[in-house]
Amino acid sequence: MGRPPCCDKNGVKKGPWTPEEDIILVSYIQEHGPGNWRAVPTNTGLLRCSKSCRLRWTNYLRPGIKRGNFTDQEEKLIIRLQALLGNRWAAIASYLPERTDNDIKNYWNTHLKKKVRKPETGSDCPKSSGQSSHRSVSKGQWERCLQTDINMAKRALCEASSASCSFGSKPSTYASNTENISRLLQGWMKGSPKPSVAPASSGSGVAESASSQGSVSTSNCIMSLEPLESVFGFNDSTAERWEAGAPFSLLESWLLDEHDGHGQESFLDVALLDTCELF
DNA sequence: AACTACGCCAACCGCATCACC
DNA sequence: AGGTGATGCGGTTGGCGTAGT
Repeated sequence: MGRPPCCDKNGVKKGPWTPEEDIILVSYIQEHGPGNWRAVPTNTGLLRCSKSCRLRWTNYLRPGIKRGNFTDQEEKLIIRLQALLGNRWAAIASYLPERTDNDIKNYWNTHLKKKVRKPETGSDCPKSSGQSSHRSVSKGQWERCLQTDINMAKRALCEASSASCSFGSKPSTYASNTENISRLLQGWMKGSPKPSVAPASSGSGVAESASSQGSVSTSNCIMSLEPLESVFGFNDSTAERWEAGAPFSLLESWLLDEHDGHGQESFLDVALLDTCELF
């Protein structure tokens, strides 16, 4: 018995979001906060299903998202987390508050999967090391570890992103985000009237476009300029807090460790077992 | 210059899980 | 406790851009 679709397919727009739609969505969320996605299309008049709105917000419009240009450290972190957690992209993304699960998933599938497979000369491969470590732990134990790990990640995320994600208490975050989008759109409108995909596929998208100047008003809000750092709720100080206050010291130190994958297998085993013992 | 193949990424789909009644 | 709706998550796809021929 199939569940009814989240929206009737008739009259629901699909495909790339237009800047206008982005403005409407951001304005609405700025006013009401995220959540109750079901109500978003009806209240905004957007011809999108609730799911599409949520996805657009979480993967693109949400404040604090960094796009493109994964750093070496992020890369290593993803590789190790993937070895540890498997394809649990949401869990992995919770260790990288500036990245979305979709982004990480795409990056893994297009870049890292090959990269990891390439030096498949033996135990150095993080993937295989992860699998071997899985074998060394009983299934139940592994499941517990995983659950524990996800919980830790969630806590870390809360710690890390409290500045950028506490929507109710920090409306300025919304404003910043809207400014960001508006600048993007302004640039987009001033420039060549490209198809709607342009801002979304322009590499760093929102972040890059944030450098354009000026202010713009939307249907229900006026935006002004701010330095880039304040545009995103997530900045260096947040990162510092994350590093300083994260509650998963051993696992974290392993994940963020700079050494280049040597001795990963043993370390992973230790990390896994210790994590289990800790909680 | 035209065509083809491939890579990348935003967005969609469907199942799983959560939350509320 | 069970049913139902809302949301989360991971896999997959479609379309655009670009490199190669």
